[in-house]
Amino acid sequence: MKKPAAARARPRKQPKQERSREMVETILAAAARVFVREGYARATTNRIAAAAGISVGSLYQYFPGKDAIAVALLRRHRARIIETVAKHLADIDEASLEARIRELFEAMIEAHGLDPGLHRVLIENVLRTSARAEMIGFEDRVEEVIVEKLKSAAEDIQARDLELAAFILVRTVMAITHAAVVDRPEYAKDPRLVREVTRMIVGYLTRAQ
Amino acid sequence: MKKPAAARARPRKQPKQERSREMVETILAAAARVFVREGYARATTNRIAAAAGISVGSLYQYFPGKDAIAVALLRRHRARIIETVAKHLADIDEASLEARIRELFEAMIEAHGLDPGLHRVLIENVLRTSARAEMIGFEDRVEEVIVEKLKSAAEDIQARDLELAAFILVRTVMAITHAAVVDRPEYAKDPRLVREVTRMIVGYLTRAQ
Amino acid sequence: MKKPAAARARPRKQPKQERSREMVETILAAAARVFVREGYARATTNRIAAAAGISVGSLYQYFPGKDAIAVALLRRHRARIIETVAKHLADIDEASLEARIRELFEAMIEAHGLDPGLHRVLIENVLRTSARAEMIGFEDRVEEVIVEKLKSAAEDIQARDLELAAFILVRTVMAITHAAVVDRPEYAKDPRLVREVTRMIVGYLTRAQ
Amino acid sequence: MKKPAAARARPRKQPKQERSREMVETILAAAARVFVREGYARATTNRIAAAAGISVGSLYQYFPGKDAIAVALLRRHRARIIETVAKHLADIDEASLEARIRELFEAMIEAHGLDPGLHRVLIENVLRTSARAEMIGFEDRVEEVIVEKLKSAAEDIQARDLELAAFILVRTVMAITHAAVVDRPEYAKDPRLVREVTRMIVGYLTRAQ
DNA sequence: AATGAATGAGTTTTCATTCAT
DNA sequence: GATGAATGAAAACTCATTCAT
Repeated sequence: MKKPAAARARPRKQPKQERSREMVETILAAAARVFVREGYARATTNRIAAAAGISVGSLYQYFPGKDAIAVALLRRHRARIIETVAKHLADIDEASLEARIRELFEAMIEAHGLDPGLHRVLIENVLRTSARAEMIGFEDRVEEVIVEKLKSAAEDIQARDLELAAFILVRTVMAITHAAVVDRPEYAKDPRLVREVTRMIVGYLTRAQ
Repeated sequence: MKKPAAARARPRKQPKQERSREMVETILAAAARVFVREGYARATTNRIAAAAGISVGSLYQYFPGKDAIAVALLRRHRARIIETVAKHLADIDEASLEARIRELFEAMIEAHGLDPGLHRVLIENVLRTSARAEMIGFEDRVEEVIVEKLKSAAEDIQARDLELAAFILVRTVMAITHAAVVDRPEYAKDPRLVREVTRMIVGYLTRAQ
Repeated sequence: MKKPAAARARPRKQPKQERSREMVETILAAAARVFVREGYARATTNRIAAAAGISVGSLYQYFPGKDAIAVALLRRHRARIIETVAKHLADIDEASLEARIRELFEAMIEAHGLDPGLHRVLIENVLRTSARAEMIGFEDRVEEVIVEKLKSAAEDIQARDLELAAFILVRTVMAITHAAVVDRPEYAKDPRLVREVTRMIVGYLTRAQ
Repeated sequence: MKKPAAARARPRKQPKQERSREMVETILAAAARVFVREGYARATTNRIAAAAGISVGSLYQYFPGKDAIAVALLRRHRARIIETVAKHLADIDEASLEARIRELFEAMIEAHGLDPGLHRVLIENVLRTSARAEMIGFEDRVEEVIVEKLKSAAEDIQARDLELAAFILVRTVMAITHAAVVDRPEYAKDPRLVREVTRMIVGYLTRAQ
């Protein structure tokens, strides 16, 4: 019996007890594995439950459906990225622009490296969900953070349009991070990638047009 | 009732008649719309047929299944991109590096602009398909083409590792193209985006580290 | 996958084609059998489909769920009763009060005799449905019809409160009809039952208090 | 997981302790509410337990299953009616026929008034139970009691067939009681209803055909 | 004895695919 | 060829019942 799609995106109960929290963790971990291994469409609730070593019933005790699990996973993944970015940028206000960019890029690689591929599987499928509003605009928010940082270093920066610069910067870093982690693991660990991308971006920001 | 997955990825018939070709076009166009609007999982064959204004039966006359439609769409999308890239690069061997990069970038935006978001929806789902082998490595091949071009312009280029440079270049261009088309339509038409990205890449390629 | 309860009570498609109408009939007939034989709770959609000799899928082509079938069945049953009552009362305006009551009672027995037991199984379960509003008040409407008829024969009638008299009359006739058909088939065919009940009611209506 | 149906109809323990008895009462009261409000199918053990303010586990301490609760409820309801009828008829052997009928009717309304609608919800569902044999024929037994009473007042009664008269009498009283309590609460308290029905029945019984 | 999380068989429901017309 | 009703395997979801705490 399906519920109206709108009702299906939030966890059924807030895990207050320790056991509940563990259960939620177990389910999310299993779901992440199944989503990545099988793809979204083939990831059935029964398969997820089996992978988690629990019964379907238990799964439904905590999540009203497959979409809700995907949403939770995506939310978590993004929170982790935002957190990582913020942490790395926080204490580098004195650092050189180059150091900042490098830090940022490394932070992104680290954050994505935690579950390569997962984000990609989720994003398109979750976007059809009622959680859409919450999920889109993630990059936008990262951009806003970056714009702030750029402003505080404005004297070094020659790019006239900071918003546009932030857009290019964020998307470039994210894309290359993602591509490296997913398609070229050898690059993800290669210091040359970080060096080159940093060089490209710093060059772009500091040189007049 | 479902066929073995292996049997499902090739068009049932080569549309030789004109009417057939039109039908195939109609179906693919409708499928593209539905895949983007509803997501892969929610895109049922019945919905696609309805969107195409035909019956399910007719749809199966031309495609052996849902996956085959997705594969055809992805194949087409990629062919269009490769073609565009090749066309734009072919006759500009005399042009300046900057002109080449700008051309390439503009070509990418044009190619993607035709069905923003489609590629992304398809890629993860088609990857579970027997067409997998054909589909993966698309960016790799684009990169190879680019590496060739870079080599023929090697005297202008300071980047020591052309493979790495090509990786960065291709992914950056693709990502920003995509992001602009999907998330920031106003940028997709803004000449400043092209100018800035071109500047960034040219700067990166021509300046010593 | 369940739909919101509110959406589940109407037929999915109006049977326009002949084949569709037959399908609906087949399903309703099978459902009636299963509801009576197994009880509402044990009457699963799969069992109903099997009894109808069709697949579950086909059942869902015509009805969005079990409740909708029950509603359709109840609606039909009631329509048949109303129709029967109306028909029998229409052309007897000249008849004696006694003849009218007898006619009415016989009509009720005939109408109920068509699916003894079905009404009883359905009524309580359908009443929890969104069709509730439509379903309750059925007896009320019958009462209104009866009140009209009583008024047109008012000179013979001593009962002062016609509404109350109609209430008593309708419920008595319905209950005895039902009880006879369901619990005492031998009475349902026994002319003495009709005679006695008619005598009771006519006596009640014509004698002063 | 489900137990064989046969094992599910008797209370697990005879509540000897006071607290147990209270618990049973609480559960039955809650179940009655839930059965009436939600219908048998939607009345889950969890909902009943919640309505009773206890845990499912505790519920199963006292009843082996949902059916057993329904059976207990029905048994109780019927016992109450039989008891009421017997009590009211016992000490009125000297009373007039009219007084007896009025008493009976009033007793019925009182007995039903305690849980309007409950009997109806239960009857069809309990009938699928192993308690079936016990439950059917309830009205029959009430009729037998009535027949006895009618016989002891036979001199006043003109109806030739006492069995038929008892059938009509019992069903009429039950139906009108039920209808009044469930559909027309204002009538349930209206002395005119009692007066009129009594008049109808007494008239029927005492007047020759 | 009470609790309520966990279980999983049993139902409901969907949707890719076929096939009679 | 086109059509769309029918199919039924597979997925989603529920809920009576158990059992560790």
